[in-house]
Amino acid sequence: MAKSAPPCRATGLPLKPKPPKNRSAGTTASKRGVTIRDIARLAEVSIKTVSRVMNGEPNVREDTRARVAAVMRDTHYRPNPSARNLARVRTHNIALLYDNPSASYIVKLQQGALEICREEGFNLLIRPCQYRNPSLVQEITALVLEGRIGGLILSPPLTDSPKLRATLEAMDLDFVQISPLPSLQRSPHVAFDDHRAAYDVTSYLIRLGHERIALIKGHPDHGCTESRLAGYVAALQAHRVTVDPSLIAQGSFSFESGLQCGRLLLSASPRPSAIFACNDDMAAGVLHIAHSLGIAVPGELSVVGYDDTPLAQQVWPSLTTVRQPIQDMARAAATCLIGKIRSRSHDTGNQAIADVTVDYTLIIRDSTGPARQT
Amino acid sequence: MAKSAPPCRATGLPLKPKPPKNRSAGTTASKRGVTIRDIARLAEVSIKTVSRVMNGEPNVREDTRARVAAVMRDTHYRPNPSARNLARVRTHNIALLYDNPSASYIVKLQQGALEICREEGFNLLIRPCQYRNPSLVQEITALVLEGRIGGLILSPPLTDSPKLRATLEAMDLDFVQISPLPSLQRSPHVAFDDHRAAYDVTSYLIRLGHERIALIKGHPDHGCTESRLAGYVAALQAHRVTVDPSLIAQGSFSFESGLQCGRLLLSASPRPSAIFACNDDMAAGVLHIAHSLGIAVPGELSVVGYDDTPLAQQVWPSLTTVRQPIQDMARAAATCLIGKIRSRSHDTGNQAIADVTVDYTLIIRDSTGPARQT
DNA sequence: ATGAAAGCGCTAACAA
DNA sequence: TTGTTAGCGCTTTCAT
Repeated sequence: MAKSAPPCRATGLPLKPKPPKNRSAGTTASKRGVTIRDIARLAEVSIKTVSRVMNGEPNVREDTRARVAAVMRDTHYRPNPSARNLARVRTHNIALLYDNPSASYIVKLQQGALEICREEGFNLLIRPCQYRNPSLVQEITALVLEGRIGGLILSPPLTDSPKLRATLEAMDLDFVQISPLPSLQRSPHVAFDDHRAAYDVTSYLIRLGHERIALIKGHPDHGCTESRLAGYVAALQAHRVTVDPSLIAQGSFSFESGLQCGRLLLSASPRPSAIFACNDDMAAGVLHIAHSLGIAVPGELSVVGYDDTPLAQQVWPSLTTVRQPIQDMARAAATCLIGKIRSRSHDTGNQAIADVTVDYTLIIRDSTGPARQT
Repeated sequence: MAKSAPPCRATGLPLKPKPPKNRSAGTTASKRGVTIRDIARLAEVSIKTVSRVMNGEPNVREDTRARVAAVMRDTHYRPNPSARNLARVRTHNIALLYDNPSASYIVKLQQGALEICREEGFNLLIRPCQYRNPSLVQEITALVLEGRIGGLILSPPLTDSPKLRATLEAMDLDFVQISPLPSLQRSPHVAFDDHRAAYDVTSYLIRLGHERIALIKGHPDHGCTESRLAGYVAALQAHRVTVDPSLIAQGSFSFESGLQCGRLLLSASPRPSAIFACNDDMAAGVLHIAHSLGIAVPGELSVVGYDDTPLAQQVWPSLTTVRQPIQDMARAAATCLIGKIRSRSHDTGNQAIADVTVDYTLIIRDSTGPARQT
């Protein structure tokens, strides 16, 4: 409870040359926690040396380092993040930006990033956004200027906004993108080869004997929509199957849009024997419609989704789908971003900061089967 | 670029009495953003007055306040959160703790809390936990001691750990709980009346003519599991329907457990004509099994879920279910918590800090229908 | 109603 | 290799 003596002020001169700073009295701190000064005192070094040990900086004798580390461990010392952020040029906060309707996608993204942040001592700010929001760029700018953010992880479709990317680059802010296999860009990215995945899905359906294979495209804001379409078309052409535009529907990644596109496609005559929906929600919509129309899956209609969300297993029949290792991608993105930030602070400026491309898996379940012979 | 002259040290006395602080040179700050000092200079007041305005403290003349506010607006001033947290006794960080398998639940929780935090200028830390983890309490303690957290939002089932609650109370830390209608507890909570909801669901099924109504319970760690069971039993008794223990299965909120319990219940003879699963995932499992057994829903079997996740609409047929306003609950919890924290700092200590109980909605969809006459 | 000065706990730029 | 000293931008305490 005892507070320090009232500070003196007066004519402008300090009255008492040194009002003895009486914090961290005696034992280890009581309420507010252990501070760097406590560690310094206990380890009999200066606070700067403690700081060096904390940050893994060079120029500390091994035994000194060990001693300090031991004290830190014993006292359960935890550096105060606010103090570090305040003192540092670049904070150790990174933000994860997303605009995605899929809760499971978001949560996986968060988990991956969170794991790395925890390991590396960074804070993660989550930030739902709206791609279409005209003030998006401004909001992000504000966020950064607020001094809270040392780097950004961009997830689709935000990665597809050239304006946003340009702004971030202009601000000299580190960021990494989680994106479809990219055209050449300056910031690092974790990429996923949507083209190849869509190609493989389509080829798989062709191998099952399907020829009338419909596609429900994703939301036009998303770059992956183009890639998947291209993969689909490429596969058809490679196998000399005619590309029929009436078999291509424009979805928006929502269950509702799957319902609508499904209804549309299944009312055609002859109707498609397989439908490849660009995510699981839309595929579930197709399944829903097929049930209500009494169309047997996979007997009369094969359905494929994309993402391998929990939903894919939960609908009936379970969906054949493409699994993206979203959590790994987020992990890679976070690692990469933190590496970039660190390398700015000369830290241990070694981190390999390279682009990453991850692999997918085609998960085959009950919703696909051989084409019925005509 | 110009940095201040090298600091002097020496015999212990400052050589230069006052090396002129040359920050915020001339115009508004360039890179690191506008600081409180810029505002003070521009508004021709002291930084303390600016601080008063920022924090809505009293004792500022209206015109002064207006002038300062105007400058803040014009300069797009954003106070640095790290600096505030460092200087403050209690930080403006709050953490949202959860251990929940449902992504959509998590995301709704986050959104609600995030909205309020943004409005109120708080930061939200998200924190996935594991209820069963023996070091849970220790982890949370560390989080708090790290000096990062001014308060906590606890969501189920973490609310059901007396040890955790006790620890938090002992630490004198503000927290609010999102929980089933609670036994009397000391910390405030946002409650949901699971008992009544389960009662109403069961009554609804009875009204449809069902008599053999099975229940798939939730995870035993969750307090709501008990409440829902009690509501179910109460409704049966109120309507003079026999409570048959063989119709009560122990699930765990997972789709898998729904599958298993569903298989079990549907293999009984005579089998139940309705199954009330304590969440949508398990209900989806029941649907899945029913399909594969060729049991028509709702013709031969009615199914009810709980939570109204997106899944409830996406399966076929769509699930009758109970909607909890999770996002509102999170909003209420955050508001309440922030009120508590504020009231400590004498701020504008008025906030009504009351418990809240929210209402649910029974959403009737295609998965339920009248009992088939025997 | 307003302001001056002392920190909050840490990093950064030097000096030794 | 280690230590000293200024701040980072804000809140707080006390004086006016």
